[in-house]
Amino acid sequence: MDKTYQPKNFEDRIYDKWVKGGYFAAKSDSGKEPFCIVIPPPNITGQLHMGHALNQTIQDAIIRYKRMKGFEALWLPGTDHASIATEVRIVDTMKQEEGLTKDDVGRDGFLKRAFGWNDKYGGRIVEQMRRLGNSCDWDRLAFTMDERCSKAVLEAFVRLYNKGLIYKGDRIINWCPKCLTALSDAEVEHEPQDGNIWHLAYPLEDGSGQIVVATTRPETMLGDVAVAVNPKDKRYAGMVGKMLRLPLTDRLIPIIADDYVDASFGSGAVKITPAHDPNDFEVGARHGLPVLRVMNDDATMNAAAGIAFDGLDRYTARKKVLADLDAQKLLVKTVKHTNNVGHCYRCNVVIEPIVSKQWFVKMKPLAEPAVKAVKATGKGKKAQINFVPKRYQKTYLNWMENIRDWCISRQLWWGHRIPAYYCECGHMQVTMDKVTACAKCKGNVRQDEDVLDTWFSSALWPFATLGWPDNNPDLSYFYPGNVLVTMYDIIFFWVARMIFSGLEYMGDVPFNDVLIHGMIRDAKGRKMSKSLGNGIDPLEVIDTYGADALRFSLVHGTSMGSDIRYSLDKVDGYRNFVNKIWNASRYVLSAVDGKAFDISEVKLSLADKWILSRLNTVVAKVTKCMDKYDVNKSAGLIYDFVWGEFCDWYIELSKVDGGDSTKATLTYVLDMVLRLLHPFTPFVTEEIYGHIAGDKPLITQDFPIFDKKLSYRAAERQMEEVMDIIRKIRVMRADNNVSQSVRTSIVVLPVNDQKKKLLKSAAGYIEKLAMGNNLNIVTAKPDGDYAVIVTNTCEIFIPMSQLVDKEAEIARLKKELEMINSEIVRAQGKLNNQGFVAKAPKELIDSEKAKLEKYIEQKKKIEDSLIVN
RNA sequence: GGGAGCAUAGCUCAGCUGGGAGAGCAUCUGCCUUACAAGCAGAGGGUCACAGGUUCGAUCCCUGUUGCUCCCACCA
Repeated sequence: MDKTYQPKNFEDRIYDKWVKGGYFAAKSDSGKEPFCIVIPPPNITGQLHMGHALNQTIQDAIIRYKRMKGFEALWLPGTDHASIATEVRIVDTMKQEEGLTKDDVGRDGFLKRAFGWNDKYGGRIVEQMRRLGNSCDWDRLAFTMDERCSKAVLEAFVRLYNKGLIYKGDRIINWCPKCLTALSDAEVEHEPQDGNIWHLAYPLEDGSGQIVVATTRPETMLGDVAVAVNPKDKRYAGMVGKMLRLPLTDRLIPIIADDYVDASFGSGAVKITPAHDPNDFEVGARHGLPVLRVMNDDATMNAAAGIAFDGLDRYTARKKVLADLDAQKLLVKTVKHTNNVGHCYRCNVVIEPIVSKQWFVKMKPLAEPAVKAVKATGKGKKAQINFVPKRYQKTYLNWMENIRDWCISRQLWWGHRIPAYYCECGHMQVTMDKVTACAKCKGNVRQDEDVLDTWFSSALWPFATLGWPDNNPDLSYFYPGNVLVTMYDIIFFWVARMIFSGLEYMGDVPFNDVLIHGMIRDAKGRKMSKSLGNGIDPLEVIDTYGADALRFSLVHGTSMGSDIRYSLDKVDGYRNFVNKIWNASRYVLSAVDGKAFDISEVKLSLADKWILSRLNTVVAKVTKCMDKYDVNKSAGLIYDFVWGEFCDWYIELSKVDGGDSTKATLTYVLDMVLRLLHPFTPFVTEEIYGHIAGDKPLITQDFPIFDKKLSYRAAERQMEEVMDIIRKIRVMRADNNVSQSVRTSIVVLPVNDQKKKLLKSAAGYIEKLAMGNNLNIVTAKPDGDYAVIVTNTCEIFIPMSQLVDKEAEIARLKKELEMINSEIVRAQGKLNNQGFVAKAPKELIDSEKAKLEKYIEQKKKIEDSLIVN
């Protein structure tokens, strides 16, 4: 092994070895129990960011663990065409590089470029996923626009249509005037924005007065078709039914009564613009009012707005409307107001609610089973799908229970084109197969121009990628998947839609657990973004620190579902940890020197038993955590064991023993440590394992299992005592300013024969780790000037002559005494408390009593030594 | 308006079913101890946001307050 840890020297080589070995490939006929994760497919818009690294590290840790646990583990990779996001990027690129627009190149020309884009960027993303160490089954690499997924999309659409769950109709939808497409409700982001409420006066036709309406969007008044008041509002009781003269137009509009109006808000009168406001649309529908669109698709006003406004941008029109009304003294007042304005989640332009003919999925019937699936059927029973952390279940339910129909048509080209064919005769066909002639009149047909919401295809991902709708062994073997790992921001977009889609098409949930992680933020807690320039590129982290350090930094010290503040100095520590693994392995290899040792064939020492027992405990804990997908805690347990117990203690102790039992134990523990670590730091562990096991790949080895035979509880306790002695001597030396290089003699007086035996067997450990030049076990207190340390095992005496600072020693003893005194006070307080003695568990009371006794004993001994001094 | 989360050492965060406050980083003091200075051995540092309540006992459970996030929602 190289003297220093250099991840660049082996990461690529190791990854190739895995791929060539076919270790990532999952087969449906192995006879093993399946374990399946489908990846949240990254968009092909760009490149991997830290969020992907986190998401995929978690999945890889789980899938590698399950693979080592003997499951037929499938991690199915893929990418998403990301309809609108990618189309925006392609349009920009086309303009910059070729100076062309969509219209210039036409639909076919555009799609050609889009698939080219996918070849380039989709491929790059896959390359980046390999560098993270992802153990995906690359033979199954899927893409939402590939043949298989496209077929599934058509099938799904046609089935829903035939069931009456997909319909086409004129509804208010969210329109992005820049992307020029409809959006679903979920694709609109609301941001508070400073604005005004303008109070406008509309004169009554009969000249008997006026009505004042309040609005945040005055330009839409040009499309008003009524003014509504609450039927119970006495102020307007006599006016309902009368006509108003709509200013700036030549139209007359009625005053209507509707419960929707809140009499206590604003003026109590609401202008009704069905074509440009979702609520007004419903009010209009209830009252049979016309829908008057006054805006074009690009959010300029149209001819219906009147000659004076035709062609004006919506904000220019707003200014002009206000100015014109003000000129006519119809602008009553302006009040400052903050309102929530919807923005396009892709281009951030303000959304325009517009009436438009679109395709919708009827959600109520689909939502119902999807709600049931995440609710437990009874007390103590698990739901079909469980969210981890649990709180995200609420987020999901809240949305699903209040769901509205889903607008799925998009006025884009990059995506799955809607399989609806129209004939001039008015007939429409919806079918999987390409239609060339009308089924009714044999006339020419044209296909719907729109494509589907990108999430419509994502919703089918868990089964489309396994071959649905075709019957095949993969689908029945791997579906449903076990766990879905994703961030909380796409619970609505994706998780929810996969769940109802799985239930609808497969008759079963797509996965049993949903593991939700948080967002990676910068050191100050801000979102990482291009505009802020505060992003960290995971590939640069890998270049600098190695993939293993990156991976460990994402799961250690973090908690599932919570955001993570990330900075490079954190990675530093994890690179050091990986380096620690590297060097510990080098030590073991050199100690063992190529020979084979077996722990079952040697007589284990105290230290051997201790570390084996500790390892065993960690194995049990990690297994329990990993089975719950608690990768964070697992990583913590392994980290603490490897560094804090194996490296800091056992390796040092092994230098004392050094015999065959030590070599056997070192060999065994290292082997197990590498297996424990492998799901988290796959590269370095595989590389080291190669030096131990030759061609045998670590990735396919068994994960360690709890072994009752290796639980040495007595040895654990005894070693703890020894470690306590060592620690206390170290502290004493430090407090006395004894140079680390100075060795002293150590005299110990055991409290009984048993402890004497223990001290005898542990003498070497204490000498070495507490910098003693010899350990002298005595049967009586030695005469002379000594520094004294009191433990539960023994009294320890270090000759003052070998120390530096007598005053420091007295200060140390006094401090020690102070601590013991406070402990005595604490314990006595508890035991004198009648309530405690009466109600606390017996074991607790007993242990408090025992502790108190020991403290009193120790106190006496320390006081004695203080007197001597 | 509804819902969720967070508040613990200077910083980032752990603290499982209530029973003596932890880690990493940073700081300070010693050490090149034959795997590792990307290291080793120590030290200092906390009214566990605030106020009540339940309990023999609260960082943990309940209520309220304050501050900071986030999500959802059609009050013009």
